[in-house]
Amino acid sequence: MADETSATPPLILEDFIPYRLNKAAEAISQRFAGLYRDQYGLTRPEWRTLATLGQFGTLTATAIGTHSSMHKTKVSRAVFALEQRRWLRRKRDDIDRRIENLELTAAGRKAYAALAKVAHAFEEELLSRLGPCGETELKAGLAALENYYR
Amino acid sequence: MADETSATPPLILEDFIPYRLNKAAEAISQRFAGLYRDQYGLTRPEWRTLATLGQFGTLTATAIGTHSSMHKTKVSRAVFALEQRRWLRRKRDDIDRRIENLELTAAGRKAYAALAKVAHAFEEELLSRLGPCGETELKAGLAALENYYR
DNA sequence: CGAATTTAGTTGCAATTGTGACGATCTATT
DNA sequence: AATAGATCGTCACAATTGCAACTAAATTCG
Repeated sequence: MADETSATPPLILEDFIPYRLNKAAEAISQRFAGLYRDQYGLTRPEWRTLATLGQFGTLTATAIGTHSSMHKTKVSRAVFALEQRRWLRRKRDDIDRRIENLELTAAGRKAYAALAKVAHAFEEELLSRLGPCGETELKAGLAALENYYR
Repeated sequence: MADETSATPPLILEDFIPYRLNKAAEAISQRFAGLYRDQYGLTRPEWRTLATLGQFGTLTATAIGTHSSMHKTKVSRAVFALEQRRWLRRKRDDIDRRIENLELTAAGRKAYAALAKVAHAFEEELLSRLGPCGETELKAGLAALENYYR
């Protein structure tokens, strides 16, 4: 072997799975974020908090963080912002008074319903563009990944 | 219809493609980032810059940003950091003197080679855990996505 | 040519995010 | 019951990021 350095396998970023995954996720997220940002002025942590609460009804801040993998200060700030909008209410737990039980107000539920619709439409559009085959593959691939890192 | 609000389809985050994609990408990225962070103290923008330069040889800062979708200030700072380490050199272009041609030093190429090896190993491990079927599905799914947003 | 526009890269500043410490409360152990 | 340790949420502060203005240089066009 004449030249050692040229023998090292180069890394082709376009083929590297973590890179591709990141870029795809980022691209899709940006598009979707545009919708809730433009229509409702929501940040990403706020949207996630809203969506998590909308799905589960009543949760603590910690539970929201655990479920949506957000740092607790992020959740704390998102909760504050949503509270300012009167989209959620806090209620101190009577039994464990460290805990706040968070739930959406009527206005919050209304916004959530509208955004859930937007989200579903977005996903449907995405999947339809992938075609039935792409959809199956993507879902299977994601499932395989989830199985890996969980 | 008795109750209008309950008729809105709830959004199940665990099934929502953008959410799943994001979580998967984040999880994989974190793992991989641990490797170059712990072993080399590299940040993510630094790693991306190193990898892009390692792959393409000589590039301008703008080209790195375009290729790796990083904001130009991010690239600027990453280039500065890598320069401090003596992992890359700048050369003013003789024809267009606004431009800096960036290239890795010997030390930079050495680090790149080592990290490329780590990256390949990481990817191989990941794919082997997915199994041949998961690998095919994931790659097909990613390809479908890339085809969508490009 | 020479003024206006565009491009490359940096820097200051503002917004966002993460870290660590904190007060309050609960639980476990003795 | 009392002390020690864990947990919940917040806040001050530090690091990271993004935006906008800037310098320097090239290009366009009258």
